Amino acid sequence: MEDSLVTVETGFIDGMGQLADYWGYNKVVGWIYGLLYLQDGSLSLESVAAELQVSKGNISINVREAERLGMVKKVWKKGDRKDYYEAEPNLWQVIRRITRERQKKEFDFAMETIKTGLDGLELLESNTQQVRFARKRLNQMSSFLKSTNAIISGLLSLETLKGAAVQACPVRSRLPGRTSD
Amino acid sequence: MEDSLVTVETGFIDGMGQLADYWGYNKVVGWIYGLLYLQDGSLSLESVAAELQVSKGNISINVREAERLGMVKKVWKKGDRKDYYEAEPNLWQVIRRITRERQKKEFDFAMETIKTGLDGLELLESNTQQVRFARKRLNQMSSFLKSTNAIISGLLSLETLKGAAVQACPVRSRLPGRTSD
DNA sequence: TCTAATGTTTAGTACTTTTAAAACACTCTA
DNA sequence: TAGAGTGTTTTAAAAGTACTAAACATTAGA
Repeated sequence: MEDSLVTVETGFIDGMGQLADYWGYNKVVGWIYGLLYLQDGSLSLESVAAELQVSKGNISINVREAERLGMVKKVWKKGDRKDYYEAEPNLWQVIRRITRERQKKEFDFAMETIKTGLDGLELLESNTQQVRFARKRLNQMSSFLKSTNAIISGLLSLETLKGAAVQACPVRSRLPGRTSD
Repeated sequence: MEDSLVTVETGFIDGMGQLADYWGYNKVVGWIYGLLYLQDGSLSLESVAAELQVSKGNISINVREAERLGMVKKVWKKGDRKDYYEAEPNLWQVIRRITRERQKKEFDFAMETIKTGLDGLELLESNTQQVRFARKRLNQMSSFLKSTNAIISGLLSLETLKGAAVQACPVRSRLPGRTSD
């Protein structure tokens, strides 16, 4: 029976790994989160390494990444030299932080690329159909990015995630109150 | 001067490649989209390969992926055996399709993982604190996923992207009418 | 049916990423 | 200050991915 709980946990942890991988992070980041998410309390770096059967060097690197992403927190235990970690249980917090980071990076990068392009086009003395077309396209992409950025920033600025708030927007009276967690 | 337009285009195309890479797709998919997005008309597979200086085998594979993602469309020219491609100019359409695919895949996968876990826990005859805790956590994640899924589905079901609709939601009177494109 | 034009698939190479193991560094206690 | 217990960094190898060139397949016209 104890064995079966481990089986279930392993399946879940592996799933988290696949999701992390899908989001472009190391699968071990997902494993760590999955393991800690199911833990009622914290685990030391060594225990995490042992549980996941991964070298402690690997855990050292990936737990730091998980921390940076706001997925896990370091916990101090007085009189103990080990580092303990526990999962951030609020999933909206986790997703929000990760998405925000990506959002910012991508938006800034894309805008920079477009701005550089438009500036370059401005400097051309020629004004061929080609040049005018390129300018038009860059401007279209620029305003699209500004719109989506505003939308996503709006979503991410919500402190709490209320179930299906966006969908309910045109029918505000029907807003379902809250979501557990 | 013609030379400078090429420089600008190259910068933009490369930027699209980096974004594609960031989203977990092959950078060449981004290059292809970038090249075609700046093109007033269509290009043949061979021209694309020549412009991007990439083997046609590579373009063959990645243009198919770009097509699958709704980023480019094949254009038929009668009396011409070549395949021509052009970019989907509506960026909202592109993002929507890509996001939808990811959303669906990830959501279904995560829900499946959780359901399998909960079913496994159900079968355990033991009911330790550990088991109850795992059950609680899986349920929390499940309802979180359902909420976010509803929100994202709602967003993606919009036919047109109106600038900053979400942010403006609490102040509907200030909704900026439309976005170009 | 032969040839030329085009797109697709394959096989091997090159490149990139991930990993474990080991060396290293730090800190606390005796 | 020696030694044990921890976490971090480095390094070399393994695993995975992407790319080109070439072989292959398909089609259309001569």
